[in-house]
Amino acid sequence: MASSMSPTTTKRKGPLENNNQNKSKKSHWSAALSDALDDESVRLYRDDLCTVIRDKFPKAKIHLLVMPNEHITDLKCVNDTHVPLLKHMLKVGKEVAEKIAAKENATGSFAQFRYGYHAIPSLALLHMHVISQDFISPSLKTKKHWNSFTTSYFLDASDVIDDLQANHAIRVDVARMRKLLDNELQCHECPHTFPTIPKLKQHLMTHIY
DNA sequence: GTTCTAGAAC
DNA sequence: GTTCTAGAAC
Repeated sequence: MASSMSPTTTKRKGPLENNNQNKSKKSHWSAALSDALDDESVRLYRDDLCTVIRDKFPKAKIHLLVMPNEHITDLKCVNDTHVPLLKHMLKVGKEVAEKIAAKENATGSFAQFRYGYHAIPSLALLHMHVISQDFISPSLKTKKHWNSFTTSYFLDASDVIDDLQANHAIRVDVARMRKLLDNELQCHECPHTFPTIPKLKQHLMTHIY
């Protein structure tokens, strides 16, 4: 039919269309964990208090994140009323990690874990790292990555809980922690130090048994 | 947090 | 010449 021609819906690209009016607006990168919390497809475990996912950019063979379901931005927001929650997150982290390690037949450092928090996190939702101690992963790329997991920038979950019970809050020396990220690259299992990340990563292979 | 890449380091 | 790191990202 000739009358149906030339629909008036032809789209013209213009500045107004670039205004982000659609509802599928992407979150800022720092909200990635809040998004993950609501994404059932990435859940390894969830209960009334917390959720466990795999880190999207794992820095070791097994690298999990345990997050509270309640929105707590970071350790600065945590007080002694949160002690039971943090204890629960640690218990859950251990259980899930050991279950995965058994399932994957992990041995040696691949089955040894540390549980803790970064002193200065980048993502805006409290998250406890569960990380196997092999540190063999393509996503481990920078000095900051390395030092954030192998220096005292990594706050052991049990120390955080003790600190909370003793002092009712977590205090972080930000300047001191930032400096730790610039430390020389030292192996976490022996005294050797390395000039570059590739040399360190090559060395990490020698600790596999 | 990651990606990208300029230029430092070798 | 290549490898590697460090800082911007509007």
